[in-house]
Amino acid sequence: MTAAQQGFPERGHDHAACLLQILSNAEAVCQQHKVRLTPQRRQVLEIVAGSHSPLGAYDILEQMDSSGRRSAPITVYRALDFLIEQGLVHRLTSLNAFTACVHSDSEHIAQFLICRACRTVAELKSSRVAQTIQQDAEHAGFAVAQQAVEVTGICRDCGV
Amino acid sequence: MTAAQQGFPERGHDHAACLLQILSNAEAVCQQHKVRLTPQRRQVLEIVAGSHSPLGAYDILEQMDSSGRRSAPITVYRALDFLIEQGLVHRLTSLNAFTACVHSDSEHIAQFLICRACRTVAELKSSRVAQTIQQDAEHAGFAVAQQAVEVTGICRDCGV
DNA sequence: TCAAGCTATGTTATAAAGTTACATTATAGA
DNA sequence: TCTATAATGTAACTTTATAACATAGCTTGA
Repeated sequence: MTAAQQGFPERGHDHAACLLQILSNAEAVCQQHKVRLTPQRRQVLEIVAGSHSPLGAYDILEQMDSSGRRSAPITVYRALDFLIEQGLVHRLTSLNAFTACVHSDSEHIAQFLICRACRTVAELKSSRVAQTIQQDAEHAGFAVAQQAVEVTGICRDCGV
Repeated sequence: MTAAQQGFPERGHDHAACLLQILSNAEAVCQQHKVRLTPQRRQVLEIVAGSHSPLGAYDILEQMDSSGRRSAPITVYRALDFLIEQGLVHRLTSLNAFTACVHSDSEHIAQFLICRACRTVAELKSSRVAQTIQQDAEHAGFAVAQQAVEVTGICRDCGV
């Protein structure tokens, strides 16, 4: 839990408030998209948003357990698929893990800085990077549908 | 097999020659690094290099089978780990798959264009992208160890 | 309002991807 | 040629993800 509290983007930030913002944003997004943020989906989002370190699907499953009876993996994957589709959760392919999107505006850019030491993840959100990729791919005759940038290294808090 | 023959970087290129170049380069790299390109490792590289679409570890395993008795998955993973370490093979995390590095000089940049239609993969190799990521990450106080850029879309040959 | 169709969830089984632990064999250098 | 290290073999197992089909719950229009 400690790692969850000290996301390296803003050290020692108010995580409870952060979580609330994510949830209220999710409500808004779902209303706007005319889709349903069911209790189950909401619960999965809460769990994912409760940590700035990415969680595996089975980690989420475990946390759902505590409040009742065992769900099947597919339950979590279905909720995650939904949340990802709405831009509320990102998938970190290099870790087989999931993290809540901390940006209220759902730009579908996925750029991550993953700290090897504390396993915390931050979004880079560099439009320069996105544009450069877009341009260079286009130049190679490639029509970009989705970008995934995952950068591994050491974050400010863990570095010397 | 068809997809393997028409890598979108250079349509209709001579794949046999391409494969030979990859292998001779591998020999050179291993000699230089003073490591051993054993028959098994070489076989895995050949299989991976035989396709411009990325192969899963179990696909590789299957192709090894044909020439003898069944190997265990670990065998393939060990060979892949070695090849990746030498910069001869890349891992595509978003696909859980592997592809041979087509660049003789082993710059450790991993940028991929993955075509949704033909499943062919090309390396983007944009130093602009790499530099921009490096700069923006640094600016966020992050020390980059490894970049992974995976771009999904439609390649020139598959596009309209 | 109620039934038909769609959306969401439940249930069970299984597939796909990757690793652990330990034994054995090969190779390079002293 | 002996020995330390590197590479491979073997078996079991863990983790991650999906398939297929059944049930329940909304919602919308006659």
